[in-house]
Amino acid sequence: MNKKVRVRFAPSPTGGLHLGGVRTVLYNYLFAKKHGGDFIVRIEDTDQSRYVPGAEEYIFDCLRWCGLEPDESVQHGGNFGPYRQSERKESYRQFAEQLVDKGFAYYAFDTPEELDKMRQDFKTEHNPSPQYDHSIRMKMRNSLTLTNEETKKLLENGTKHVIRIKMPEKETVSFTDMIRGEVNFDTSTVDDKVLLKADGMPTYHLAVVVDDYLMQISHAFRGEEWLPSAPVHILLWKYLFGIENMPQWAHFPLILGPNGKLSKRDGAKYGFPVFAMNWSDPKSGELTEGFKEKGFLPEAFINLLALLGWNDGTEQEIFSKEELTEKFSMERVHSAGAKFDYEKAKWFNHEWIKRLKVESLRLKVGELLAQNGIHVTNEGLLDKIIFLVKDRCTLLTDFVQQSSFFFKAPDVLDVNAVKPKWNEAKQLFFAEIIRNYELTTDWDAHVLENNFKEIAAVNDLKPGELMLPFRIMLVGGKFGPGVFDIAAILGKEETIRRIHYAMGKF
RNA sequence: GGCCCGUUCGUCUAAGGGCUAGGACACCACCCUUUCACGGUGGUGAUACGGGUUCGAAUCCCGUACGGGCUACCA
Repeated sequence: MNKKVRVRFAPSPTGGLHLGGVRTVLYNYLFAKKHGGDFIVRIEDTDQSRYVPGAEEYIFDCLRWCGLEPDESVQHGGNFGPYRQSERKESYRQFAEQLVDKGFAYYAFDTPEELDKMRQDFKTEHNPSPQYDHSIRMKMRNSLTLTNEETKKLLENGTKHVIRIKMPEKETVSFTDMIRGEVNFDTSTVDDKVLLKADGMPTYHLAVVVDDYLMQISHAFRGEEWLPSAPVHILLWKYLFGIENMPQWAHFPLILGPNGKLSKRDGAKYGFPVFAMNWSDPKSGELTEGFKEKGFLPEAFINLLALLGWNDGTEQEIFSKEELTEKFSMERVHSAGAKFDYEKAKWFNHEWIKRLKVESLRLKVGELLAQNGIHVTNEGLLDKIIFLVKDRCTLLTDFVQQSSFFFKAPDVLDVNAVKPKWNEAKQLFFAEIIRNYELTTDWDAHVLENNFKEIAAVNDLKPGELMLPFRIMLVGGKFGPGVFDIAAILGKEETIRRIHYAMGKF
């Protein structure tokens, strides 16, 4: 009988949610949903010094925006709580002590200064960063080197101490990664990781294993940066809960920036966002722009992240969340890291804007215009405009430039585009256009275009030379949909008013 | 330094021993378009290197190089 699929995403509330983080959530979510399982979000907040207020709420905001809502979490409830590790503090100590009793771990009383000294003393050219491992541990102050009485006394006196795992000296541990296949480690090269810190909090190593067990996690997926600590976790499973109960693992490749590692910091440096949504650091007050605010659709954001390290083997590139859920498979996730390409990311967004129906864009475009001081009350009009301009919008924010002029006469006209070729004949032509349009009763794009061209022909002028000035008059610059479509939407009065105003400027 | 992971056009990738290594982004050219786009057609461009195994290797094996990650009482 198969265990129910239960996967978890375990962010630490220390800052914004970056690309790699969102992709990890996504793959976890897709895997869970594909197999009819649960998607759990657990907060890894055991390092209180790095806890950033607001980060937790921010993470859930991002998940909500992406449409990746958990089945269980701090915010969503569930039967395996608490979902915040700091609130589970008490349960970890007993497991750590259980390990000490069985001889798989030990108490260590070394002070930070002593650890520093050890790292200095044992540092050599061939070993620049000595580890607290089998070759060193017998030279340190811990329950392996002290007598039982000494240890007992120190503990009774409340001496600051940690619990470290005692890595076997010569053992090969291996597991089968769902993406990479069999991976082997030699325990002699792994150090005696701290499991329980001096403040009583567990480290990630202990917490992840205990919580995955208690929360009945069936599959555990995380970034490749965790691969080196896998042997510690494997041993903990073996010692504590039985290796046969260990979840199936997969380690995702890293998402790289233009120059290697994609760092959370200085997102502005790359010229593109690295966070899902705007993140303002409460300590520094620094604001880092997010994909949402940059003008990305969640549909596109998810789509582009999914394809960064996975594909279904066909040439399809545009997938809805439903399609991804149906087609996703861990076996088709790559093992190599992927460099993030912002140009391609924008292409995904453009494709989604083109594909999405006007109704799906209406709300977002309306909000965006409102933020720019344009409050649209006529929904039918907004729909018409969105339909007309959406093909030329790569980011949602492009809608502002592409549609503002429908509601507000341009503040500045690109007169330089017109002035050099402006002359008396053109002046007279537009004067006649005004008279003609004033008498037009059927205010329709085709009618306006026909009249425009007829008058041009009568005056022996090329329509092409007149359409650019006309565009500048209505729009202000060299952009936007067809001029006559614009005039049709603007209406008679406004169109004539803008021609009139602009003629005085050329 | 040690350990682990990786390596196909500039970028994301397809091809799991067998046709001229396919697609997408970007770039270039042309068509469409009297703006900018959309769209259409075509083009430039890759199996890191060296050895094996094989009739045959991008694909399997070994080595080298290069890249990345880890090497905290951070996750």
